[in-house]
Amino acid sequence: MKSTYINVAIPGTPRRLFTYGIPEEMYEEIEPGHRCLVPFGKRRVIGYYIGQAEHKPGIDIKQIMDFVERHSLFSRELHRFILWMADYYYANPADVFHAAIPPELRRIRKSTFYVINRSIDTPMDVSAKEKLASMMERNRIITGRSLKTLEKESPGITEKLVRSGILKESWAATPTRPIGIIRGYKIDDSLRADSETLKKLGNLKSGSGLVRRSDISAAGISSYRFNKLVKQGILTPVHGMPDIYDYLKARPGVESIDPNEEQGRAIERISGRLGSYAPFLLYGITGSGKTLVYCHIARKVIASGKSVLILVPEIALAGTLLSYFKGFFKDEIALLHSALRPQERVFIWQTTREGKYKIIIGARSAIFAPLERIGMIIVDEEHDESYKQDRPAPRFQARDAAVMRAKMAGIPVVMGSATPALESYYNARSGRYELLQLTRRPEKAAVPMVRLIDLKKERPPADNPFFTRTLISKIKEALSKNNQVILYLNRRGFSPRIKCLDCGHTPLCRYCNISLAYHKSGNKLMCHYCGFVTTGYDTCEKCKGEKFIYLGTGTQKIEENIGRTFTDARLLRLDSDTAGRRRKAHLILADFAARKSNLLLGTQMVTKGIDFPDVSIVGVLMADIGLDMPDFRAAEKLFAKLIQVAGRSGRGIIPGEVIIQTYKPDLELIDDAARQDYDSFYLREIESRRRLQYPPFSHLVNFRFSAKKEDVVRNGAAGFRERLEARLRPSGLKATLLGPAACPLFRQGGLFRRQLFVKTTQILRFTRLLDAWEQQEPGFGLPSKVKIAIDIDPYDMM
DNA sequence: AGCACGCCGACT
DNA sequence: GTCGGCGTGCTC
Repeated sequence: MKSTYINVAIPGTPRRLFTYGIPEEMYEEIEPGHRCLVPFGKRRVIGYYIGQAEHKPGIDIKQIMDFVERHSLFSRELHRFILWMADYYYANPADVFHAAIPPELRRIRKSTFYVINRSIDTPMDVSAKEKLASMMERNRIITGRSLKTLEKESPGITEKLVRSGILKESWAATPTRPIGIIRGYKIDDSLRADSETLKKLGNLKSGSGLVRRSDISAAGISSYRFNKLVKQGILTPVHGMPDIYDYLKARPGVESIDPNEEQGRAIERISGRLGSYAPFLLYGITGSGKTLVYCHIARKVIASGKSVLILVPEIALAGTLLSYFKGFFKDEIALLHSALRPQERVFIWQTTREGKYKIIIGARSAIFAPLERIGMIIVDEEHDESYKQDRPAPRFQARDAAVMRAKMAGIPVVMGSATPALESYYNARSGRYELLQLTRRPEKAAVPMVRLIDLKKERPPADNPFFTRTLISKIKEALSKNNQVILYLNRRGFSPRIKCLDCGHTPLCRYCNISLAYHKSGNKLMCHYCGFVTTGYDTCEKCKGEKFIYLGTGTQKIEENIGRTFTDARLLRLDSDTAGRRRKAHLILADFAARKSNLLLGTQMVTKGIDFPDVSIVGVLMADIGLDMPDFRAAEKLFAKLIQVAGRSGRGIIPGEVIIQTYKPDLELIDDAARQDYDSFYLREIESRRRLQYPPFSHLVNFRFSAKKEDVVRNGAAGFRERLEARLRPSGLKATLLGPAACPLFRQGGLFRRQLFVKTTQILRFTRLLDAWEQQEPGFGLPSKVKIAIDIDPYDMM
């Protein structure tokens, strides 16, 4: 048999290709991204076909075992996009392929064995033979698991049976037909069940005629009876879309809302570009009705016979958007949600490939949705940080990737935000994206009034450190009028640092303009970007104050204080603790919307786009917290949060008021936020980015090193920098290196961490240089104890 | 990511 | 003396 060679990428390994032999007749059938079962060390794993290979002398090349599926799982369009992503983000292509399919399909399904021949003439242990015979009598398929139990008494039996042609092993992971999700059971009452069971069933019948499995057992019908009823056809399973979001009601009458002039213009501009690549930035103030624009253009795309992919930061917080889309498109929507069960994921993924849905809505990994005919991509709240995936690999920015996917597919991409990412607004102003603006809130809803409270002048009482008297009285007033209140505390990512007690100033790095981290040992302040260290900081550089607060965490207390201060408050807390990693966030928000509570206290989750018409007060407890982050995006992130949270008030007919407590009322950023003036903020911030050559004027690359021992990472990272510089010099590539320095979270999971930032305008040339280097010197010549993670266009600076 | 190989502490 | 802890290295 003639054989040729192919390159295969393997998930979870270093970014390398492995060469395998493949029989000619299989090679003729191979497709881009085809999944192969290959021997890898002592295991067999799934690998992705990358291309033909040369014979590599000196390595014992193994043969591929089989295709996992008869065809590649990826369309040409998706395949090309995945390879682009692996290239741009310096990822292992197999990790990207893996990210693009449901987790269920990432594992080789436990081998099953088809019974080919029932006559066992293989010599073996008598009791094993009996057991096997009874298995084979009942089933045509024997699981690997039951064979394993046989192996215990009769080692090597599996191999013998396969070799003698009695069993055939199968690894197929993809079912050839969609797995239906059983939504419930239909009861047929033309019956042959005994009367008591029928009575129980009869009691279950509801208006819709669908009964859930759990209700059936709750009614006291045993699973034996249940199975019998199904067999008899009295209970018929009804398959369909998983319905975990059925509780989310379609907003009535959205279809008949007439777009205003601005919305109409946006709809017209976008629909004029259907069928070709056209990036749009839909910049609309909070409450200006971006969602209505999305729905109208989506309808036009659907009318042209194509489907729409919609990315949202988090499904659980996308209530408004979902209810609009449900109002427009009913059951043509597929929701890709983290709470889906594995089977449901596979089902949706497969039916999506078959072109069943017109609208796909999902978080960042939905960027890989296998839409059969993709007609447009919408990225809602495009500024949101959760579009960046840091872990696990592949690390990518889904909004940026969406632009690339749109470009490759030749379709429009619409990015919407009230506070566009600086990069996006820069692109819009420089003409790379078309800018569409919505400047008005509809009907009576007015832009909220914003009021700043200076925490230096109006000190909160000692027993209630987060509430000034003004805020307390405003909250009390709102609650007594039966209105609702949202309180926002940006307590995210506290790193140890100091703050002047008199003026609230936190010292910044003179080189990086980023807050310095406080290290108790040696009483020093340190920049985690460039490594700059200063000691003896005993007077505030701003006001000469001599007292500092040493900030850590400890904000749980607020909840207790609220109970004491506001006696008629019914409080809900929404943060990652109470929301339990996003699963329950939508329930908490639903409770608040249903007025089960009148006071919602939370972290950035409360800033997302949900409509609460009865909210009259939004309080920001300490607006400057976010600024103390060692992150060049700190200002942008804080500004966006303030605008977004302010936008939560005054959504209905009740006029809204926003109270921002801050140590820095004079800070231009805070002032801009109070005046809801994005443009002013943008112009200043973009200048600062230009001056420091931060994105969008350059690309950043973060190299993060970790190891068990501190000196091992230190030396490893320093050596890496030297070798990188040595390679950069002759290349003529312009790049600025910052660090390596300890990460703000300098110790995590028992590992010491350091990071090196590279700023460059030539990102593709830079990653190509890395690639060439790694080919030549695997692992970049780092000692094996030092782990390295490479993050292109990073968001996580910690 | 697994899986094996290898080099140090609690058992029969 | 061996079982097994997980640290480290390799997988075409």
